[in-house]
Amino acid sequence: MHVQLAGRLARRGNEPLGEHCPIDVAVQAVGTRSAILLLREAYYGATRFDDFAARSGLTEATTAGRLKALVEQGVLEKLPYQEPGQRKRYEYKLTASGEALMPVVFALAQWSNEHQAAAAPIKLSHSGCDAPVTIKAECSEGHAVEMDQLIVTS
Amino acid sequence: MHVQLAGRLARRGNEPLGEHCPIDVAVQAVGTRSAILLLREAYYGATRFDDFAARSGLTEATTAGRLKALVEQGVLEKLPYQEPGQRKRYEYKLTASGEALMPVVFALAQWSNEHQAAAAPIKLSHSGCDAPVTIKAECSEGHAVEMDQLIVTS
DNA sequence: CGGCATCCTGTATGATACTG
DNA sequence: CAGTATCATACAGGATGCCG
Repeated sequence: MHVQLAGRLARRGNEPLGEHCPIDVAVQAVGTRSAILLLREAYYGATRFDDFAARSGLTEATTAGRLKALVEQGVLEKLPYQEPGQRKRYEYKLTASGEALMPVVFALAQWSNEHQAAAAPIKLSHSGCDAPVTIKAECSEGHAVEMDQLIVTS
Repeated sequence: MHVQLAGRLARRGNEPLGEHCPIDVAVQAVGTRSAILLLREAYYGATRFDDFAARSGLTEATTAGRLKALVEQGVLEKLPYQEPGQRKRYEYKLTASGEALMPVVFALAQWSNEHQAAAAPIKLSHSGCDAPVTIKAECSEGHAVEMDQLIVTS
């Protein structure tokens, strides 16, 4: 397949892309509200069960089930740790796979910021220079890639 | 709120962010498999009902319901058009809001490409220079922003 | 503190058939 | 071509309570 988005080349044929399409795979893996909200809290610094549950606003049952699923998928790691003189606890830490979902989550935020009146916008900025941050498509030559310049090949 | 991701500053307090969090708003608006798959097909060039249904693999009923919802949300526009000598048809076109979701959809693809074995990777490239394209966080000064350099303020 | 079990509701989606 | 109608299934998620 070879498609230029919003460009001259459109997809040909009407076969469904099927279950191996990476977009579909990702949606089926982490496309639930609970997964996204728990990832949000992981980015915001949560590592313990009770923090995940309280900050996400999900019930404990939902939190428990989704955290377990995210661990099984390799998005989070469950690690026992013990502070000196304290009892044993567990922490959930982002794996490289979980960190790689960051653009997804903040691209959702960016979209609501600009296109959903119901949202209370958040601001993203760069700790190095304080400049505002956006999630965008960019090529390895450093060009910002707009939709009509993006070519998809499979 | 002021949070530096994976950095020193973590979120304080355990209040749930609530329903106005832009991430939550976006998930509730377009966080279904059918919405994402139909957006995928819109980016790939679909404009007509039957194309959306056949290429997404969704049933006609699901396609009809989700297209209607996306139109009501302002993500797609339903426009009547008539080619000379042909009968009246309808086309679904992406609005600015729908185009703004592109980074979300391709960030999902990018994640599966790299972290989900079940996915058949797709390649993104820039029509201008053929260089590979990624979805990433970048500040207005042109710096790529890694997770530990991203500050969130609300 | 960090969960799991149970029950219940709403909704997303599929399958199938039918209509203008 | 562009849907609608009906039926059935699966799962997400809330509410509540229990447990080590």
